Amino acid sequence: MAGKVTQLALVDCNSFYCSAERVFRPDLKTTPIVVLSNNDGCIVSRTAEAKALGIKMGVPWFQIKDFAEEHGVVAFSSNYELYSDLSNRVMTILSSYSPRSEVYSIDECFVDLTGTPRLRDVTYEMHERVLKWTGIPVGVGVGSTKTLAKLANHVAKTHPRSKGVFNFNDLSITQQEKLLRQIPVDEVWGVGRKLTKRLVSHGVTTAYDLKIANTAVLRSEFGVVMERTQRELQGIQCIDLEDMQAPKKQMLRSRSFGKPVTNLHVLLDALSVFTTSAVQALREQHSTTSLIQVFLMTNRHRQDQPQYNPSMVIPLPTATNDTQVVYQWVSHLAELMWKDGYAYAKAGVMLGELAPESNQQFDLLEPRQRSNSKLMVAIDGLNARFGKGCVRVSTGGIFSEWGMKQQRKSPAYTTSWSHLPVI
DNA sequence: TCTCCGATTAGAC
DNA sequence: CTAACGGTCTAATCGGAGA
Repeated sequence: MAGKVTQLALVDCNSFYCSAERVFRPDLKTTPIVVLSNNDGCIVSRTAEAKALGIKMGVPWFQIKDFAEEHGVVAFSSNYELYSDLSNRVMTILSSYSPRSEVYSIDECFVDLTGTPRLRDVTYEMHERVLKWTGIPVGVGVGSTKTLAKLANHVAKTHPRSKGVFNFNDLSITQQEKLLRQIPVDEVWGVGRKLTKRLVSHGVTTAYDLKIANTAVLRSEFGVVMERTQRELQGIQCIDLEDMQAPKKQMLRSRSFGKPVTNLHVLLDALSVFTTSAVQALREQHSTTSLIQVFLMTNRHRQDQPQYNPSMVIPLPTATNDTQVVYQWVSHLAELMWKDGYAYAKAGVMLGELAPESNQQFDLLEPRQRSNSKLMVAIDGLNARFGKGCVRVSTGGIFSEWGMKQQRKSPAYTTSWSHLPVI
């Protein structure tokens, strides 16, 4: 057993949101597709065909709409119910391959395949099975660390000969070096735009350069994160597989409005929806909050209009996960910050200082808050059974003015999808 | 001088 | 017709305030 090579797979869905839309639209099999962010703002997913047209990630849709439509690109508003349903199916399949796996994001999963017999066959089988059972194409990259698995996944997706599967551990030392020399440093996990610029100015342009850079210099110039990345490239595990999902340390709900908000009641309506969602998520992970922040923002892209971006934080004497208690503070802060004469483009509620429910501390000087936990449990139950939003707090979203712009959303396939038998 | 804290930065997806 | 540029989350780092 000792010295056995770690075989860590990273499975990543190809153009996940686009692929999810395609599952229910086989007629678009070869059509360029893009999926847009909230409010139909930016490109957040694109198929290979859309990439081939030169459509870049993150570009505002309005800037390329005409070009895209001329080239037959089909655009969808994002449909998160659909994507999370499909994601769950993919993750269920993948986690059946190992007792140790980590759902890293909606479209990515690390799977520890160390010691798996006939590993090569198994990785190809994963690739085929996910496609066959869900309709979602994936890439499988294997390496001895998370960073190398990520890099291998990149190779699996970009190198046509890999057929969607690539194991970095199958290479000889010489082959590994040759490969890493071909990979630009910005493809390395944890190296973003800013760091790429600085690394290049130090002569580090490829993954290989980073791997063999002077560790002490790297550490002092770029910090501990970069040092970890380097170690990972060298095959030394620094980033562990996180089997258990850790509870979130903060909950944020914010949204840009479909059109500017100029009325306090409409703002409060939006904030009540954000609060409800954030506090429900809080209860789902059995946490409480004792720090509430509310912020409002005008449209920073409109320099011709007056700008106002207030934010207020309030520490609570007693931790809570009661929607009504939180909303009382949220609305209070919002009313304090509200000023007429501004066109608000976005707002948000952030809950901080999250702590486990069980550890609840009571402030001896404050009157003990009446616990509404039974009411909250009942509300969560009703909303789960009869649909989200069936029981609301405050106005809870009855105003439609602030809602998202979503002109291109695909139908609710998931409604019927959820009635299908589980594979 | 050290420590703590909030704000800022950078990254992932 | 015009205007139109995402949302959540974590961790490290920086700089000032207070001990």
